[in-house]
Amino acid sequence: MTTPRRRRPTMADVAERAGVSRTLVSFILDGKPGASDETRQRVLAIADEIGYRPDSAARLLAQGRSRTLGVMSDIRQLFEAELITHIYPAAEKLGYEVLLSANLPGRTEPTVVESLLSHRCGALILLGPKAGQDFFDELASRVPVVVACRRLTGLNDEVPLATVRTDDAKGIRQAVDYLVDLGHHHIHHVSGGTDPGSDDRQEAYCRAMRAHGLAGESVVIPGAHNEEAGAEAARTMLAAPTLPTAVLAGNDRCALGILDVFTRAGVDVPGRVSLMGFDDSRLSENPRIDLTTIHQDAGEIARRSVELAVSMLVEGPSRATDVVLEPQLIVRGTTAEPPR
Amino acid sequence: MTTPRRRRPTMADVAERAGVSRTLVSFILDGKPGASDETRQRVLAIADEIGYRPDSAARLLAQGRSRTLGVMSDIRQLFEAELITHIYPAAEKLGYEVLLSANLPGRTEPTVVESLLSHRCGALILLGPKAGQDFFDELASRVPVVVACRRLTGLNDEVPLATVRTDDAKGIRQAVDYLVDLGHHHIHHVSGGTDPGSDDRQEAYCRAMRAHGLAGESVVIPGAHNEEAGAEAARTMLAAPTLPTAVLAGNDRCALGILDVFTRAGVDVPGRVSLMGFDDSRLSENPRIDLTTIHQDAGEIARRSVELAVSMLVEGPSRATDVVLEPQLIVRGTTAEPPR
DNA sequence: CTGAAAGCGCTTACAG
DNA sequence: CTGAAAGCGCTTACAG
Repeated sequence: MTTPRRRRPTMADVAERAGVSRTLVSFILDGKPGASDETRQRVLAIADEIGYRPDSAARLLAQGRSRTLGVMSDIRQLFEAELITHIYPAAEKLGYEVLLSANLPGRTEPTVVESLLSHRCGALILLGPKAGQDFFDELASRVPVVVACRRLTGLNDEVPLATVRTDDAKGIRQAVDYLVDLGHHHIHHVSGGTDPGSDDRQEAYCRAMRAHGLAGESVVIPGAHNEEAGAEAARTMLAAPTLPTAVLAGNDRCALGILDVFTRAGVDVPGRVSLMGFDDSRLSENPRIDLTTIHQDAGEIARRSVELAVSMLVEGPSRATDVVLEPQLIVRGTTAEPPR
Repeated sequence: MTTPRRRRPTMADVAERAGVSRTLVSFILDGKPGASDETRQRVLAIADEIGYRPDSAARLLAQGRSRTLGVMSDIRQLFEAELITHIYPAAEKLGYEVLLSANLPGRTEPTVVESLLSHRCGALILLGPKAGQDFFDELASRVPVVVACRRLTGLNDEVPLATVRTDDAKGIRQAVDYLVDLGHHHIHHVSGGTDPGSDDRQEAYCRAMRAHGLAGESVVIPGAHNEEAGAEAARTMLAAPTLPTAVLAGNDRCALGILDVFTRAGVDVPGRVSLMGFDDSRLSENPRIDLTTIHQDAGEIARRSVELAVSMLVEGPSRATDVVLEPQLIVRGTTAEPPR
């Protein structure tokens, strides 16, 4: 159907023009030894001249497994976009390509994964996946998998499945400790529902409250890691007889939604209610937002994920690894002592 | 090097188990006619049973040009992430796959494009590219190209190059008209530098100021479409003897940076200075930000881009098309009458 | 230092 | 309704 375009040059074209075999061209382009310097120069010049570009599809097919890392991400999450910016250079440094595919409403995780796999990605990095444990086990039996920003329980030495994440529990513990230090007792938590890290954060919240003798004050409001869910949770809180003095949101975006509704409703933050997020995404530091939050190290998460993916790809399974990174409390303007 | 993993099933495996030829399996999997219903059922069942998945790399190689759309995006731009969420369903509807690759600092547009092309994308959609005109001409001679969110001058019928964009000039004109109506004369523009749409926006700003007899008041401060550039521009303005009464930023992110610095410096927005953005990205409507801005229709831009890409891919060149969408003024809380 | 040949997994005329 | 065969562009032992 396509109008025949100027056919793109192949290795065979280069070989013919240079009067050498395709094999040799392949070697030269690959930087392998086995050609005289003179031949090398000539072949390179010709390749350049006729505009030769390697064909990844053919290369992948011929090589079997590939030097390509497949990355699944919900690109609307600022924090994941940030991770990706760090994944590219880390992969390139190790000589790997990156293929991106987005999981979005209407594009489920299995769909994304199959797409990546069908393009022969040699290993997968999944950013904040929501699938069930079984999904990862099954997947890792087919290809090495690194799960970022989520804790998994089924890690073992049989299967190339690893995780890289921030210590969510510790981060939440820091947050609660900080709020309690300020004098807060009525601290509510808006959970992230099925979103990455939510379980740990919620559990850590309950445990921390208990540790402070505030078990009776624990209130978890179901939510998700986006603005709409935060807004909804804020409405729920506003409808209740009394407001808490502090709210610990599932993540920054959720906190933004809460801030939205509270602000519109005339609830002073932090005068009346203190608010905290989680992630420390780009917007948190804008002084109009100025959100107190827990910082995650995107660069480190990205680098470790890439390194693990490559190492499993090269060395095969038996690597059960759970990389846990330190969170960091970032105090900004949405938190203060409780009123009066 | 890779530890031999359970080899993934191929078409040949399916054919063998089913006792038919690979050709027939290919036909059946493709939904083409040419197999009895009974055979079809059996083959499908076997494929499913042994977990057969098509190999895109092999398919692409065999088919020549592909049913894959390559999308280049700076995923850190919220607005582009939004575009992508609409590109997937639009492509799927037409039976096309999408491959994503990110242009980022350290990963230039030519790099991204070559990567996409080497994976045999049949057409390219470039979101807000910054490259020079020549780059697109040369590229379009190799593959159909749709440029989104940027105006190009060199469109002709010879080469499959098309653009889809919002009428930037009109949007800026709306913004200036609105500010002038409010009573503003001292309106500064923070330009987007080399970022997409910047030239048109800047020129439209100058023209609109002139149309209102305010040519003498025109001030353009160089910037870019991100928070840092906005912050820098705000500092420049603060250092000048007098502040304008209104600022028209190159886009929303730039406006956020300006808001940041102004707020920290105690400049009341909109009491002392009115501020406008461009894009209407997700954060603009947060009441802490509450940014008056110009709305772009992400869904429509995405759909039109996909349709154009596919139509050029199928029908070949000769389609010089420039789709121009309507902008929309969104009045929120960062604009008001000038002080006193 | 160099080349002939097989193969990666699929598609697609062509021929029954 | 079904199959044998060539080919997509590359890599990679193997053999000089």
